[in-house]
Amino acid sequence: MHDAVASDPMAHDHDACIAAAIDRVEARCRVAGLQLTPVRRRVLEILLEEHRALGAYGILDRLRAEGLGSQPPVAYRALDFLMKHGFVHRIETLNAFVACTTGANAAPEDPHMPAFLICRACRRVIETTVPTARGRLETAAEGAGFAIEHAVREAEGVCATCRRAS
Amino acid sequence: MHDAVASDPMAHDHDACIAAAIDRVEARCRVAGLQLTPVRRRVLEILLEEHRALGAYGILDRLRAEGLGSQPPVAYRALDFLMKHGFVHRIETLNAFVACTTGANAAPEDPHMPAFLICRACRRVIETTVPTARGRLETAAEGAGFAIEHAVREAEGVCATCRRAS
DNA sequence: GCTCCCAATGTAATGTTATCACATGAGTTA
DNA sequence: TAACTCATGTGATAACATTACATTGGGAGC
Ligand SMILES: [Zn+2]
Ligand SMILES: [Zn+2]
Ligand SMILES: [Zn+2]
Ligand SMILES: [Zn+2]
Repeated sequence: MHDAVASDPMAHDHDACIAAAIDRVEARCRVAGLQLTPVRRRVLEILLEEHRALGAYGILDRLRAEGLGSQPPVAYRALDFLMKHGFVHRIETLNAFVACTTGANAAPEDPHMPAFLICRACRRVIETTVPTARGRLETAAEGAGFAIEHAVREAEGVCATCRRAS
Repeated sequence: MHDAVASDPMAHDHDACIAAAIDRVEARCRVAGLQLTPVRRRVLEILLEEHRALGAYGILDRLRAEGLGSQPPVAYRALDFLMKHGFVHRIETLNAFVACTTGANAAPEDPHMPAFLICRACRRVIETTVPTARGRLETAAEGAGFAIEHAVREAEGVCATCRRAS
């Protein structure tokens, strides 16, 4: 059961949140003809269960315990698939991975621009979506004649829950 | 000699650019009572010479060739020192390091907020400074009650020079 | 039926990046 | 001198990621 105080980000119905995310991904895969194989699906579930960043070897440990694979490529291949299609994001500052928590993977024609808030106290990762419109980074790039293809926005700090706790 | 076309970012007087950067750092160290030891100074010079991101082991190779150290901690300790004081930045998406190219390390009381434009063609890293004022990431964090302590902004793409070349 | 192809997986080995643990040496202070 | 701090030397190990090659299993076309 999920009995957390109202201010806790984990206070939501996490089982439903996981099920909904899986449903969205399954729908996307059906439409796009993608194969959500057992390993890929299980890796996604593991990340959804966490709501935090998990390293490839942490995921691999779980897969091993379940008899779903034992060598690094098993985890990395599944993660590559999930990232390629926007179901999972890589957190560069942690060398780790999180499940996409915005509903945006249901709307591939309007790709979202994720930004991540990483709590150094509870290691939870909050995904926020910033408008695709031009921000300061884009402005700076434009001024330099630089064509951005991919941008990384990650902030480390303390989340609301942990701030209240201290 | 530095004989590059006018549009090339390397067209500046690179020797002077390096000397000026070293001078700034030396001045900062004198004022703050920091020890710019031979290894630390050499690591900074190596990065300044490059004007691009270099991995810790790439730096270590150079140090080894010069008899300045052979084990990873030698490079990492020097980099830790240089980063701690803002003379060098870490590029998270490359697991690599660049010398700070803004004059901001001369003004520690007004810490700058660096953002990096990484060219995937020439691997050159352009450091730009974004205003410390609130941007979209800060706005999103504020809305979530999240206190940002450190933000990473890195964009991969193609620089002006490489775009013209293609 | 069949073969051919392709995507996914299994697995060993290796490569790359980063840290730990502990010993040594130089300079400073009590 | 003894105690302390800061920087360095060095071997070992941890953590993260990729390469290479063999194998499997399900269509597509015949
Ligand atoms: Zn949830
Ligand atoms: Zn937290
Ligand atoms: Zn220069
Ligand atoms: Zn370029």
